[in-house]
Amino acid sequence: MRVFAKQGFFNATISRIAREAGVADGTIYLYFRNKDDILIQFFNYKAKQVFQGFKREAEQASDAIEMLFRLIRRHLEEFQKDRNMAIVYQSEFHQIRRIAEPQIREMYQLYSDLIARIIEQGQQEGSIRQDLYLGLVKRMVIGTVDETISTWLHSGGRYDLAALAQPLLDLFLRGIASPRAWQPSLNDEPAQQG
Amino acid sequence: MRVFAKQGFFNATISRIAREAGVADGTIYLYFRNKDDILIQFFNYKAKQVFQGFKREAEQASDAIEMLFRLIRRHLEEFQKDRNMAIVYQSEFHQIRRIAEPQIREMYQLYSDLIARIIEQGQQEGSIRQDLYLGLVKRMVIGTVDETISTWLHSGGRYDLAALAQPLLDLFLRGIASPRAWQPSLNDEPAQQG
Amino acid sequence: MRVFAKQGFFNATISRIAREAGVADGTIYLYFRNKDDILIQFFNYKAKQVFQGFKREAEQASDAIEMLFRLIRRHLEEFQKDRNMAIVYQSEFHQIRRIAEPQIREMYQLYSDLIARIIEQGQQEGSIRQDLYLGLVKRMVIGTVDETISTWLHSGGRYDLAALAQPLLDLFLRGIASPRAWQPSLNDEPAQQG
Amino acid sequence: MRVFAKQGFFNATISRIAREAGVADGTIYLYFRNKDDILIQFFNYKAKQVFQGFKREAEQASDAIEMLFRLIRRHLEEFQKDRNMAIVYQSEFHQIRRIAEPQIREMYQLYSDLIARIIEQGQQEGSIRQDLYLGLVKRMVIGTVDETISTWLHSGGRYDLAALAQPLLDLFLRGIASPRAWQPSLNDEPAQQG
DNA sequence: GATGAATGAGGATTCATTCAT
DNA sequence: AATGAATGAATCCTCATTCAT
Repeated sequence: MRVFAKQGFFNATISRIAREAGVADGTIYLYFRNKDDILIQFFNYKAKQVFQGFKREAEQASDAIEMLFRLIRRHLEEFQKDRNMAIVYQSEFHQIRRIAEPQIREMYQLYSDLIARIIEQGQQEGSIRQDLYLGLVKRMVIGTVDETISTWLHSGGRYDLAALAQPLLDLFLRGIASPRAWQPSLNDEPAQQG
Repeated sequence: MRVFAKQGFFNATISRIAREAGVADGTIYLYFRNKDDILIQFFNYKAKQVFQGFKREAEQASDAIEMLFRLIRRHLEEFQKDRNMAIVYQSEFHQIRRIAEPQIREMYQLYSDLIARIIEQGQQEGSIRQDLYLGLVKRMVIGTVDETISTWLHSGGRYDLAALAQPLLDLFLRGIASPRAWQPSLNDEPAQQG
Repeated sequence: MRVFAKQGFFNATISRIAREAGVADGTIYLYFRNKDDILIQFFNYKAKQVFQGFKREAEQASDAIEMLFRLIRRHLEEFQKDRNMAIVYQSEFHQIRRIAEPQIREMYQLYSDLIARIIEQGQQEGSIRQDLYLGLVKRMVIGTVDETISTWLHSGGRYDLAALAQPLLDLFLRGIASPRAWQPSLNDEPAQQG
Repeated sequence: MRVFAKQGFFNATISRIAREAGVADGTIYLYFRNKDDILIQFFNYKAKQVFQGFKREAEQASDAIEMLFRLIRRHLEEFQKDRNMAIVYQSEFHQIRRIAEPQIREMYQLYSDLIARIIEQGQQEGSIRQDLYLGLVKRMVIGTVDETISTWLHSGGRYDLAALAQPLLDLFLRGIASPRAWQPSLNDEPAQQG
């Protein structure tokens, strides 16, 4: 992962990976079928584990809002903890889809379902509003967290990423509009556009 | 772009690109310094143009909320219009950063500044709340729109992407919390962040 | 073929073949799909041509015995003319079967059918005896000629191979037994063995 | 030999051979110097033994014709009995020459000398005609038997190979020509060769 | 004696790039 | 300006062989 993070999947050579691992080139092939398989196994073990950790973390919360908070915080924490994983995950994600499609799909589903369940629970608890397009909420949470991690990585990872969980949650919950001015009038306004 | 979209940057060969363009391999090198330069020029011309279009679109609006709406809608529209660009942009973005870093950075800056100006104007107009971490708002908008495009691409692009602009805007403005239950009690929690 | 003849198919490297051909390694792949394909194309063009020459040669004869003679002589002549082909053909034949099975099978069939037709014609003409197991006759002709070529190759190819056509024909026609002593009595003799 | 027979010498791996033998890869090197040595030892022991068996078999006969018959029959029997040996011997023979040249040469000599002695004895006994090119007779016997085994192997070995000894012997002795028609007129043609 | 993990040299193949036409 | 045949560096991967256990 260190090599993939530094060079990117395609620019990384088996020789380089082997050297970094302190073994001979051929040794790599005792543990991985081929170059692709290094990514596939990474996603099958390490990354899947991380994503299952998200689920366990969320389930410790007592209400939906706290679940969402814990999910976001844990996500940021884990990626902050392992920068190489973060880089590979962020930078190679779409490339990886071509290679490790089933693994990626499974992880994405896991995450996506988790958000869906949290939102639905929040709606039952009355803390989350009913008139939501669930798919868009998922995309907002996933996209925003991803972008937050990306920005952090490109900044060189110098600030505390996990500390952004709280303000992100606030943003998701309250949105950006002024409570007085916009909340009520918005109901009819969008009808004019499009 | 068609070839990059279909095969990915690294798997695309100059031969394939030349064949798709109906010219000889060598001809490519009369217009591009090398393979990387194809991407660089793409971002320098086509993509930059698209992003400048976002700016012009936003500036036609009379208030910040409408500006944000127009930005999002135009973004979705443009990517819906040119799927190849969308795929290259979404799938190769992080890979491309290694190759066309300055071009990407410039475009990103353009977009980022546009959002910043919209938010600040909204705050002056009183439509956007004051207690926002501007950087996070940017990440939310960019990340969510990106993720929305990605999801659309992976679905095969069968539904109307631009139609999501309105519900996305609503989500950004109002957030996901129930107005009664959460708005007040959350006020003191995130007040610490700037 | 020169390289295959000298080193054998498996020990021959593309680099060596390219150097011998006076081109770069990559150039080989402009004309051959892969290493195997070099053999396959050789058999598809050059060798098939040679074998079809056998057929034309045989057809010029007026009777079966002369046909057989011409076939054998032409076979020896062609292999004598192109030692590299001879070596590759003799040494790599069985290896080649694994690679170019259809091509080999076709050529073998061609040759085999030719002998069959000659023998049958000879039987009609009365010059070849009727009580023959046709399959064995084919194997005798093919095997003996092959072995004759092999021996010639291993001797360094110093004597005139084609000159052996006449004595070989004699051997095939008359056998090795003394005419007086054995011809008649053999009919019942073999019954005792086995 | 089982592995060599199935995969060919060059495609066979030490790992595969070791697995088939039920030992570890390294163990192979306690008994064989290297991969080539497996072939060399095979020819030095097993194959040499088989060929010496031919000699003993032939020596049990009372006259030259029977000796020849026994040689051929034993040859076919042994190769029928051990298909793996047959395949390795037939398919890898020419490849093997590069590796186990001295061993092959020795065996070939053994066989060749045996035929020579049989023929010479037959000539003294009066059963074999005098005007023969001994070298060609050897090539005929060896080549034909080889080709017969090859054909049998490629047919899948479904018929009784050893049963072909008798018709082969008949073919060698009497040739293919009709006794009346050809025997006399041919007499003067090949008379020039020794 | 047996093991099998580790080695690393070697080779097939790809493909960005060049350049004579 | 356009071509496309030729190039050869670069890289993945295999597998015979070694050697510490």
